[in-house]
Amino acid sequence: MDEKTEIFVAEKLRLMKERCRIHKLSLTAQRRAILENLASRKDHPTADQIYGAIQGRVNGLSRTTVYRVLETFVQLGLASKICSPEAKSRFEADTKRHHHAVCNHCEAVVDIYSDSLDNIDIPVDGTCFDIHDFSVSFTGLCSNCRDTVKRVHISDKGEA
Amino acid sequence: MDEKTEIFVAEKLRLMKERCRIHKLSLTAQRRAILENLASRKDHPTADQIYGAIQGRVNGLSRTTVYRVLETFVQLGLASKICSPEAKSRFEADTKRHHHAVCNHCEAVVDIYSDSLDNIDIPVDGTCFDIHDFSVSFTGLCSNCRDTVKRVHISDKGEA
DNA sequence: GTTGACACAACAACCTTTTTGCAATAATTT
DNA sequence: AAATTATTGCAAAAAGGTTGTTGTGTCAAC
Repeated sequence: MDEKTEIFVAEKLRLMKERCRIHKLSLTAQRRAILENLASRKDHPTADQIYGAIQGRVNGLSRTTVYRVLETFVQLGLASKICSPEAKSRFEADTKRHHHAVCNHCEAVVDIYSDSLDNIDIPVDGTCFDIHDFSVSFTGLCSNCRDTVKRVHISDKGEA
Repeated sequence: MDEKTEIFVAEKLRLMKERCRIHKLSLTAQRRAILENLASRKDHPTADQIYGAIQGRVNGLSRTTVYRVLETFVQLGLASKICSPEAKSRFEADTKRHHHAVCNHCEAVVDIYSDSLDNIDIPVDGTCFDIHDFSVSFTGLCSNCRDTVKRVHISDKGEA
């Protein structure tokens, strides 16, 4: 783990303690371990992946707890669920506005940071949505898959 | 069903026949029924919701078939899976570029059409992604939920 | 039309992901 | 340190999605 990540994790843990105090939530070893794991990785893990990574290290940690704690973190604003077309939830500790590229073939997710994307115009149309945030999802092929995969169909953008 | 929708469904069916012919796929009653249902609704249904809607009308239609046919439609460019933070796949028949607003509370999804969003700058950064398409996901509260739900946390954008 | 090759759907069974109720346990408050 | 309260772990099951086999439907050549 590089220094930058260590600082990020430490700051996250500090924030967690603060949020837990405010909301009268206990500071448990499980919450600490789950947040620490999520914050220190650069991928966008599912609940199960986090469970797999730390189940040995925390005394008898259960899958149920991981699911529950991650949901709590999202409520507390300590983590986000990312938008993807997959049939499972992926999480990340970076709650600052940013964007993603998702590989259509291997489902890899890469973070994209861009000032111009952060400042797109939020439409004020007739949907009456109270918009809190947004994120741009790019889809395509990652560098690993782009060469090996032959595209199945030609893009239809512009048609009916 | 209004006239606009009827035209859209008819055009989709025509396109399906064309694509099926090209790819040597059979024109089955099930595929027709599933496409017809998907194209005629304005929500963003899951495979199970489509199954529930048409299982009585098509002779002994199975859930499995709905899952498989929807996947085929995505391959053929006749439908899209939408990006959402939910742990299930949602589909839509509109494959033209557009965007979505997702309610954090009830998970409702609303389409957003906007020229300026369609033409944002695609970042050409170091991720080496071969980008095919993109979509902006707005998150917040829909008009139904905005009044009834008290927000649990204050947005953290701009913090660590 | 009939026929035949091939693709497709139904069914059941199974896997994966996520949720729930409840007793036991750990964290905070006093 | 005891009381109070929140939280976890376990088992069970609900959602959501996938796979193999066998019989049926589709489509194109005659």
